[in-house]
Amino acid sequence: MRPSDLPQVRSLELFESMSDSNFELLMQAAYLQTFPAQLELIAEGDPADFLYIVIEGCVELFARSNGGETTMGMVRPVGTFILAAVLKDAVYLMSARTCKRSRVLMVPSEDVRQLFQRDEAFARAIVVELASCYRTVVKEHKDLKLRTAVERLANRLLRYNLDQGDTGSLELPHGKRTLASLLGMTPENLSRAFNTLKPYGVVVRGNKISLNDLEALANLAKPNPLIDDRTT
Amino acid sequence: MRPSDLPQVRSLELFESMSDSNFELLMQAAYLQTFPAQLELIAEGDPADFLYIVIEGCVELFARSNGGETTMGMVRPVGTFILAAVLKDAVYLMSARTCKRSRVLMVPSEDVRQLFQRDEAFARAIVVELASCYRTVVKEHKDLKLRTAVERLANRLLRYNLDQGDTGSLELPHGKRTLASLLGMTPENLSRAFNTLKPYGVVVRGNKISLNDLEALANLAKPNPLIDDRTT
DNA sequence: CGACGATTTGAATAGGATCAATGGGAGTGG
DNA sequence: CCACTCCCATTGATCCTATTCAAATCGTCG
Repeated sequence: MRPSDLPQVRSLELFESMSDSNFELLMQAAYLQTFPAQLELIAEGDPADFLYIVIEGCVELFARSNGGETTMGMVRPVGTFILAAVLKDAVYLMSARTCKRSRVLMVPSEDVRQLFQRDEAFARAIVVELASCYRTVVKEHKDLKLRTAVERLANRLLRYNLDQGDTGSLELPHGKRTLASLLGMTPENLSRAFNTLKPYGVVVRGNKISLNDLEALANLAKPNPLIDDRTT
Repeated sequence: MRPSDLPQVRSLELFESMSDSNFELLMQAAYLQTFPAQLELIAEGDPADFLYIVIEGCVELFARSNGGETTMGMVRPVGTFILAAVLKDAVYLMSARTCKRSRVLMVPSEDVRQLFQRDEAFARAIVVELASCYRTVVKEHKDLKLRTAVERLANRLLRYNLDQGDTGSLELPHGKRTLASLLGMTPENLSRAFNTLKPYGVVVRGNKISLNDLEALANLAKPNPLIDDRTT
């Protein structure tokens, strides 16, 4: 465990209010590992042995059923995943793989649960974190059920644009293949959706996107804070 | 607040481990009301003023965007809804309406949050409840992204069958209109999906369904515990 | 330069949605 | 008790969206 990573982890809302001694206890039990790209860290159905924290790189959460596979979310530094499974001492509902070479902190779930029992502040922080996770999935579910593929893409572009400083030009944070799966469509359909958005000022060059008519795009997308806001 | 309802509420996992005095405090601040059918209790976007607990009847959670509307879930006695919004002191992400005449307990969210700060056992119970809610939505999201409409219906029927004693005959717990919306399809499409399932032994008479070839149906549905199980 | 993977494009198909019309109870009022 | 009405569900026809399969193109990396 490299000491220089601790402040980052410590500053996570999840660990912020925890006592120093308890935090150190947790970190001493944890493993920091570096994984190559495209390595499957966990598979859905496995018992939740660890809580994962992405320190560096990027991790894709995905799910399989029958032949299919779909991306459920992306975790970037510094973020945790599969907290709920750890707390319930249940099996993972999602699989996870690295998108690129990544450093990941693995905290044995037994330790997380013990500390959850002993550290009141930690328990409360977990509530806040879980509530946020829950609301995020609800928003994604609404997005999928209430919008067409083109609308989902348009809103996603608007969101990336805001995340990246509202300059009207943005960079896709993941490959188009992944983006398509995240938005619940095929890569071919994503490509066509981009074409559909061309009249609305959306220009694509690789993973760089220019939004040249934000008004028109927003008019089509009809962004809804109760779906698109990641803050509330 | 009718005293005869208290044991039910008390026995909710959420309140079970709470001290008697704190539970009474919470209940004294609460309102028990009876609402007629089809009454909108809350609208998404409203500040979360109350935590709701369904004592009797049935409540539909739904969401709107643009012209559309979709059912997000059904809450039956005794169950709570919109806990996450209350804890985060945020706006509701979902609207709620009664399906039929219902008795609903409304706990001021300020009281819930205060008790959450003061009562450690309550805070822990909330974690478990939230983790369950989270996993439920994740499963629904997987269901929607990884399965066709017919598969979703088939699996839903198998689930209802198990819920109702695995007798091979079941009753739809909600109207077909609602079921369709819950499954993410139109009523017309649901009707056609039932027809598609006829060769698999699915016989529909009103809201009574017979599953006469469970093996064939399961073979088509390919149920997956990581999607369909409500217990884990 | 060549090879590979990712993206795009095209054509055909399938899955769902929409619109319109019909059928079928449940409840109401005569 | 029956006729009427209304709402829900079903059916049919059509349209639109999205998937699939196939092929071409682009870009990157060795």
